[in-house]
Amino acid sequence: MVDVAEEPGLRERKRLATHRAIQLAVLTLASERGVDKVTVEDISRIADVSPRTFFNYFPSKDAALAGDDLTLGSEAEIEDFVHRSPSGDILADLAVLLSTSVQNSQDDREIHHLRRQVMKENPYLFGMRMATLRSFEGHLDDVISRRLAADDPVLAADPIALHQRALLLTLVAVAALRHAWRCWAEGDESEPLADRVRASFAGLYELTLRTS
Amino acid sequence: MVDVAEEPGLRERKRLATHRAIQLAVLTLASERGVDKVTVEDISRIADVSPRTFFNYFPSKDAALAGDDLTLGSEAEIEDFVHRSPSGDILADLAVLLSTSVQNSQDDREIHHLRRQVMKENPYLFGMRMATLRSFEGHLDDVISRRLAADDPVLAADPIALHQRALLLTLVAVAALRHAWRCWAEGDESEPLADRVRASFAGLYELTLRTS
DNA sequence: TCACATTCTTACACGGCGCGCAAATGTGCA
DNA sequence: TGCACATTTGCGCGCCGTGTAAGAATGTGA
Repeated sequence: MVDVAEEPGLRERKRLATHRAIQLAVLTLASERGVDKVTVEDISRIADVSPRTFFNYFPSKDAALAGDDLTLGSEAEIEDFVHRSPSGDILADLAVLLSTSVQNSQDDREIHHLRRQVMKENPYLFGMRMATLRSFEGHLDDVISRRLAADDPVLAADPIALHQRALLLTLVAVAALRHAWRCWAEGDESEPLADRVRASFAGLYELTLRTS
Repeated sequence: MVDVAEEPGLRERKRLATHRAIQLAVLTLASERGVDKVTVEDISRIADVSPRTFFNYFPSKDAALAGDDLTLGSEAEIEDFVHRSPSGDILADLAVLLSTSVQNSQDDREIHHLRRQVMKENPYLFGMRMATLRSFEGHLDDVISRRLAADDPVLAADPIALHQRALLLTLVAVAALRHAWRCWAEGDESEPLADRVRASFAGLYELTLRTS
């Protein structure tokens, strides 16, 4: 769980394979016959596991559809973000942090594109995805709070003002992320998601200006 | 369904009473014993309806917990927003539109405060609430698109740019709404939700400036 | 006041979800 | 090989959400 190049071992490799097989199964079935007509039993049959095992890997059918939680970059990247005070432009730094985050956590390429396709045909999945983002939001909120506290000692002395400001930044950042996601899902196949994230953050700056 | 002062009639009054009784039941039980330990059967017993009737009023247990959909103000208020071009400051106009929207759609006072309390103890309900907001987002997206098209003929000629910009505005506005909600739920009992909405929108302006 | 149409409630049945539990099976390690 | 541990699986259970059809309540006309 800590090391990087430690030879996964058979056990871990099998776990990853099953994890992938389940996601592949649920996405394939969902794109074939529609999300609502897929049962856990079907998924398990395709993925070649027991229905009970399905729930050892995913807490719900929806979770398997929505995919894995987003992770917030490496420790180093987070620390870099927290202590990059002189820059001053938090949004710009957030754009960097989050674009690399989505870059890293796009698991399998095939799954990535399959999910994109299913989301395109079935927009309510964006809502699903939001549910999985709740823990991500919490994590992001913590990191942003630390950054704000490091930036401004005065603000750090006022916990509720700090908290409210961090929360607003978090929610706006997630809004930009959602925007990037949907534009990416609707748009051109070739454009990387990370590029869309940067573009959406750039769009934020134009909102508070008078409309040109 | 159209008129306003048309004497509701017994049928309609009973429907509203049942609607309210169910919400009251689910919120009371949830605050007493925790959200997870409430079954539809329990709710129905307290609300004095059959379990089947419960699902005639709400599509799911979660929906009853999350409460009714938000509505986006009256037709007149919407048209006013769409055609208030000279102002130029869309975010400010959105703040007005949405603060009056939340004002109008706070149903019962008792339910309002009960839900606030349950949300306070059970933060994951904010996620629930988001799910119910999906149709609201769609509606808001339409209205904002119309406003942008009215503001800027050049932008109106480029459908995808228009769409992307409207979507970003929508998601940011919803982010502000979410922020207002959570601050309102966590904070002082007395402050009206509408005031919190305005405050959160005001906070948006400070984000793209350098942190003071 | 009564009969009728309409709407709403209810009971029943059914498939699916999600989880606790314990037995069986597989893997890592000495 | 043999042991310790992790994982998979089958089974059972309670709950969710919906179709259906019968019955009760309500609105409406004469």
